[in-house]
Amino acid sequence: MLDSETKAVELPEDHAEELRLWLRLLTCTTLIEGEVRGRLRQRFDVTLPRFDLMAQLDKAPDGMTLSDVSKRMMVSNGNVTGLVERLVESGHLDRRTSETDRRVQVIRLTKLGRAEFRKMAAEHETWIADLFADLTPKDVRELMRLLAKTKASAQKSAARRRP
Amino acid sequence: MLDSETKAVELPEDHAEELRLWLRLLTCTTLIEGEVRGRLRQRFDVTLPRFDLMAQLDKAPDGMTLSDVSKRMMVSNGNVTGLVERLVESGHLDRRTSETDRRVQVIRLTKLGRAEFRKMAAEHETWIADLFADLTPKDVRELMRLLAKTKASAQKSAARRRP
DNA sequence: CCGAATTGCTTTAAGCCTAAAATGTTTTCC
DNA sequence: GGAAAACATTTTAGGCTTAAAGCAATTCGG
Repeated sequence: MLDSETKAVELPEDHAEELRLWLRLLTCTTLIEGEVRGRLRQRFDVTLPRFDLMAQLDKAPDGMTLSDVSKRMMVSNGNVTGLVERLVESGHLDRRTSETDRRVQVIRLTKLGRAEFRKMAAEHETWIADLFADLTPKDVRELMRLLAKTKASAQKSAARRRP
Repeated sequence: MLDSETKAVELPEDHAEELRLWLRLLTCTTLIEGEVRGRLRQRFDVTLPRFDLMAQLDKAPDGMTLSDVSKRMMVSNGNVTGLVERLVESGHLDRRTSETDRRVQVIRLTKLGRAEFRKMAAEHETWIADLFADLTPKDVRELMRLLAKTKASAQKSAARRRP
């Protein structure tokens, strides 16, 4: 007889459903992301990462540090450095060194940056609404719930591997 | 009085829920994708795009054209060109010009490519299972259903804009 | 205090990605 | 047959992205 531990190792389980779910999740995201990227470029000549960064800053009137941004956007530190550089260059962002900690850079939207972001965001919201138009309010609620559960599960799994 | 059409234009609707749903969808995907990317790199020293390309080819024993790959992976043509170049270089892919149409390049996994992919895929499947471990079979079914609906909705919206 | 970690950011090297233009090939349709 | 359209791929220019190494500033523990 096999105990449950041995069994788990020796009998390869079937995870085809989870795999299909992952591929479908990825497809949905890629599809919507591509659509949003294209519309941002066509309508406003702006890239998605820049829009995302401005969206983070719009929610933080007092500014954010680069680390904050990096964590929120779930991208690497070095990535943020370059992104910020270009947005400062174009006059959308203001960047200054913290007075209490000279390692820290605090960035904010400039007046121009905020104004342009608000215009883009208003239109962006209608695109998203249109992309999800066929979902009922109930579908939306249910998806929210299941994705929250998915996120928690994935975070737990990630933490298990890298504690 | 306003008719329904005028109303739709003049009264800005609230799409905050859809927006939150989109952000959550994106967060989930980014989280899982990053985890998979990291594990592929650590365990097999391979990038996610290369793994994805090999996965497509593994399902097509007779090979695929670059256009097929590009459509399936939902990435640009030029992107595939470079990706394939590097995988041919490393001996994982075989590429030949179609004999019936000299515009077309047909690519296949080599024996090495297939063997390495199969090893990676087996492990990859367990990672996905672990990342989704807290979802019940019912959750998985329900998510599949709702994401299928989401995909259809997004495709319809994309087609509306770009017929 | 003061050396050792830690933290915040930048740099580097390599690769990924896109849109648009360019190249060569095949098909279409007069 | 031959011009025009369509097609498959590559090239180009620019930007995004990461992991890892490096640099400066701060904090921590003895």
